[in-house]
Amino acid sequence: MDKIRTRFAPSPTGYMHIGNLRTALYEYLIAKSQGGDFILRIEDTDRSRYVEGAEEVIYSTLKAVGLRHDEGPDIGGNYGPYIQSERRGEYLTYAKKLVEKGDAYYCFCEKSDTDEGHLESGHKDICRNLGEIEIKENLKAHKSYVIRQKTPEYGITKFDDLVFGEVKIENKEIEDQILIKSDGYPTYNFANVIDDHEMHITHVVRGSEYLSSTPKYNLLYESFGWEKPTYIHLPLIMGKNEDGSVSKLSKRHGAVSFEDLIKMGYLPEAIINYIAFLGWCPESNREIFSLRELEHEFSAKRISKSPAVFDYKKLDWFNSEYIKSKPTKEFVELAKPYIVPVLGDMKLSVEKISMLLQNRISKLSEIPDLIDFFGQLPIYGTELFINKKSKTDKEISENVLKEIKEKLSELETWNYDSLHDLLIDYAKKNELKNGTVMWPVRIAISGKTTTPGGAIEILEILGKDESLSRIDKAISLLKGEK
RNA sequence: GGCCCGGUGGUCAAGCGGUUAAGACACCGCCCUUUCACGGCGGUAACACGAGUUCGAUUCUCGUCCGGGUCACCA
Repeated sequence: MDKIRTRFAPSPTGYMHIGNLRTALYEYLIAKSQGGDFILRIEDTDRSRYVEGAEEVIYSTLKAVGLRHDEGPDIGGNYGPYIQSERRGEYLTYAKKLVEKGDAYYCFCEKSDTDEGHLESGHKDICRNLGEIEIKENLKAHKSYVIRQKTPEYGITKFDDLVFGEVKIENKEIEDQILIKSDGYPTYNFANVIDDHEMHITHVVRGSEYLSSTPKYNLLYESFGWEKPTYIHLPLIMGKNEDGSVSKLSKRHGAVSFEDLIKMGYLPEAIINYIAFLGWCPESNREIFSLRELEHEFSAKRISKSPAVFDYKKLDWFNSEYIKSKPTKEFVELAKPYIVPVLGDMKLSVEKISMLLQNRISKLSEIPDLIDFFGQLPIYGTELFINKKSKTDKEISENVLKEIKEKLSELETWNYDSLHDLLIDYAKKNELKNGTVMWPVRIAISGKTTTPGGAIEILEILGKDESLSRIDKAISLLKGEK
C-alpha cells in the first residue's frame, strides 16, 4: 500500500481557530500513526480576504504545538508550489479540460443574479444550456464569466466516509457550483480537488460541514478519471450558547483561537491533549498523552460521529495536570512573567512564590490575583481575624500577634524550619490550636483569608523586615478599634 | 424550508445482542490540613420516544421527536 499523505489546508485568516487546529492535529496523527506524510498547503484564493502576515500565524502555531509538516511553502517538497495563488494557471487549464469534456460550462450571468434565483429549482444553472455560438460571441466580447461544474440531473452520487460510512445524495440536489471565479481564481471547492490530486493526497480529512458537498468533489474526480481519496470527516466542535443551545464553535462563544487560549494561560501541550479528545478516545481510560504518544495511540477508527461541546472546565483540568507535571525550573520560567509585575519594588523570591503556585492553579493567568498581596498589603478589615474553625477572634489575634512579633524579632535564622519551629512551639506551650496562631499571622501578613501557602511560607518569602512591619500594622489596626 | 448527519449522566465519552451501563471533567460530602489548593475516599446523575426483529435490545431495522450542518464568484 502507498504511503499515507494527509494535508492541512488553512486559509491565511490571521488566527488559528481551535477547530482548524484540531483538524490539523488529526490530519497529522492519521499520517504519523501510519508512518505517512503530513503536508501544509496555504489556501489563499480569496484575494479580498488577504491578511498581512497571516501565514506567519500558521507556521508559528504549528511549531508551538509540535505539528511538523513534511512538505509546505516554507520547506518545499516534490509537489509545490504549496500556495494556491501561485498555482493559479493550472486551475484554469483543468477547468477548460472539463468544459471540453462537457462536465463544465461558461456562465455569463451577473454576480447579483445568484441572489435572485439565478439557479433553477434543481440547483442547476440557466447558462448550462447556452448555445455554442452564443458562448463564442460572449467570449469574444470579453464578457465576464465564471466556469461552473455541470452536475448530473438524475441519479445518485454516493461515497464512503471512514467515520460516517456510506453517504448518498441525489444528483438533482447537487448544484452547479462555480469552479473558476470571474477574477480567474478557482473556488476552494475546485482548487482543493486539483491540489489534492496533484499532491497525491491519499486521505482527505476535514470537518463534517463538508459532508454534504463531498459528492460534488467526487463528481469532479470522476470527470477527470482520477482515483478518489479516502474521506475522513470529523465531528464538529460546538460551543455552548447563552440560552443553553449549541452551535459550531465561534467567536461568540469566547476564546476560540489558539492565540486566545495561550493568552489566557493555557499550555500548548494541554490544548493539544484536550482537543485530541474532542471526537476521539483511545482504547484505554488514560487521558494524558503527549503528542508523540498520540502518534502511536491514534486510530482513525475510533473517531466519533457526534459533535462535541468545547468545555473550558475540562481544558482547565488538562492544563493543571500539565502545570503540575512540569519540572520546577520550567514552571518558574512560565510563571515569572505573571509574578514579576505584581511584585513591584519588592525583591522577593520568584522561585519560592512559583513553588507555592504550581499545584494550585489551572492556568497561568490566575497568578496575579493570587499573589498580589506579596507586592502590596491590601487594605483589609479586622473582621478577617475572626475564624471559628481556628478559634480566633480579634482579641485573641491581637494577643497572639503581639507575642509572636516579639519572638520573630528575636529570630536570627529566618527560614522555613526556624519559622515553623517557632510558631508550632509557641502554640504548643500556650496550649493553642496551630490554627489559632497561624490564622492571625497569615491574615496580618497577607490581608487575605485565602492565600497560596500558609503563614510559614509567606513569612519566609516576605522576609523579616516586611513581615514584622505588616504584623505591626495589624496590631495597631486591632488596637485602634478599642 | 430542501438535503445531509447525529442523539448514552450537565460536559467529554466506553460499550459494539445477555454488563450491577465503565472512566474523566464538573458538582456534593468526608478525610488530610495552618487558609486555599494538592492528595485520598465516597456520592448524586444517562441509554430521547414508539414500533418491529429476537428467547433477549443501549446495541439491529423503521418511524417520530429533538439537535446540528449545509444550501456564496468564503474557505
